[in-house]
Amino acid sequence: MGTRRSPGDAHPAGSPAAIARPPARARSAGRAKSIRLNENEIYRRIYDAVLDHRLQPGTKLKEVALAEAFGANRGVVRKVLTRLAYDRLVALRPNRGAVVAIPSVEEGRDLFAARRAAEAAIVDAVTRNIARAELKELRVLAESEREAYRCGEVRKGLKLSLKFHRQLAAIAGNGVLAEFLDQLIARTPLVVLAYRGRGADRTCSIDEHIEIIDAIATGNVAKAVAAMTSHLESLEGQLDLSDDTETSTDLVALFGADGD
Amino acid sequence: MGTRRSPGDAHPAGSPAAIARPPARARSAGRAKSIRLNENEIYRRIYDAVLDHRLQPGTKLKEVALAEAFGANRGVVRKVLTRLAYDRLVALRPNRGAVVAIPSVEEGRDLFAARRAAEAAIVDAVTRNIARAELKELRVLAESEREAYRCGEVRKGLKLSLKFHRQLAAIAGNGVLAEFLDQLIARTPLVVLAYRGRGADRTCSIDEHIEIIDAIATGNVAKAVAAMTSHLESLEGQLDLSDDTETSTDLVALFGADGD
DNA sequence: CATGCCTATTTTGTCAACAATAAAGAGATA
DNA sequence: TATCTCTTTATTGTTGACAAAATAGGCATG
Repeated sequence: MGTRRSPGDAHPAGSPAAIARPPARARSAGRAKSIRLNENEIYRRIYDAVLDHRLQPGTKLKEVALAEAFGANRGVVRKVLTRLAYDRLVALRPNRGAVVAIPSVEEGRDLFAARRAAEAAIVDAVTRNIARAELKELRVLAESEREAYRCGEVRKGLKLSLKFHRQLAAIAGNGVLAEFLDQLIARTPLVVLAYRGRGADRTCSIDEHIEIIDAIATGNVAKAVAAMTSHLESLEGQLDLSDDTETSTDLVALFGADGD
Repeated sequence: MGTRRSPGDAHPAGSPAAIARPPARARSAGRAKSIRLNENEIYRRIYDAVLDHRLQPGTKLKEVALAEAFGANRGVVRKVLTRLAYDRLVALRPNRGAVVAIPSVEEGRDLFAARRAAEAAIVDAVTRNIARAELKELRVLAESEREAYRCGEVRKGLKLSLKFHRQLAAIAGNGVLAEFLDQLIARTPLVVLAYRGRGADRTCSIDEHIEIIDAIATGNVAKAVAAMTSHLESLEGQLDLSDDTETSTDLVALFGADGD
């Protein structure tokens, strides 16, 4: 647990004010705090902030601060935090407030394993049933993703990358699975952020998306599933999910060795 | 506080009071309303009531009635209903309150497809890694399930049946997947209740559980997965999930024929 | 100088009154 | 008698005040 910022210094990049406003545009000259957002908008703002890596894992989310930033009531903020907790994007510790979730290594591994299972099923269904038009749409999507990365717009590329996976789920036509995958997708960036290894070379994934599309186009189910599986494995492989039991490793390893 | 239930009539089987008390035991002579349950207990009560088929789909869940039944605050009940809505066990219609969810046929089909995907992954992992002791536990569980059904204790048998699936998920060791399956399992009884066909012959599933265990024991992954898949398919097959578009069919069919 | 205790402040959790909305019912009119 | 509108009632949604809990800082003590 390295030196954490003590309370009361310049906004540590992820402060309420930074979350309240959308990425960076359309800010009226004066103070931007009289926005008055409703519950769903607040939810979406924080949700996006996590996906965009604008909120670091562990950041404390105080109710009054958020309420002021969003020009909303504390109860509303509270409800939003509850929803986000259900999504596992924030952790809600009783009487101690909410923080942006810090996924454990095990959770990270489980998450990717779950994605493999879910997306394998999705690709399976997609390969069997996809229409020409849908295939075309996928290609367009992958192309704009590649384009974004080529132009250096990493954030946009990342967003399109997520959209690619969501789109596949939509084509598969199983609402329950799609919703589940949505949750997994939302949690993935947190894991990536917390455990990214040295060579976090996200751009390579674009070619893999195209490979997946090609495999789907052949109609070969096994091949398509394999393409998706290896894509996810390559993604996970870029992370450092070894058993380093995160922060308090030393103490735990020293004293907590007996069973548990 | 003395006379609740002003619109006087007999409890319509599924009334707040019937949910408030656990199935049937330990009721003090007098009135059973001064129980004072906390949020989690209330959640569990309603959750169990849905799993036990003690709450029919479509039943309205009024906040004050529940609050009185549980001896709790309306705000607490509200929070519980929100959680249940997230689980898709109740539907929350804005300004119109909460009802026990009525899953659509499509949702039912999607649910079973999702279960096939999730449980296939689980059985796969289990077959590769299971320890002898865990295998033994599974057999014991399946045996008590069979015993329950043999004695005519359907409700207990059903509960043990759910536990069997949960236990498998636990052995697989993937928390994320286990949690997802938990949600699916919780929703399944609602689908069964809403769409069970004529021959709702639940007892047959016990033998299938044992078949699954045997297949796992052989170590043959493909065989074990196939056993689970066919188990779920047989379960789904007992339901009537044809496209009868539920209640308001006639009107929709008559007037809504122009492409959605 | 480090450690444990106590107080002050911040932050979360609970509740009950008030407001807004939808449902139900009565009455009028054609 | 059916339908429309207006009034009444029942139910949900929101807000703000109060209570409880945890954190932080100071103070005494070894």
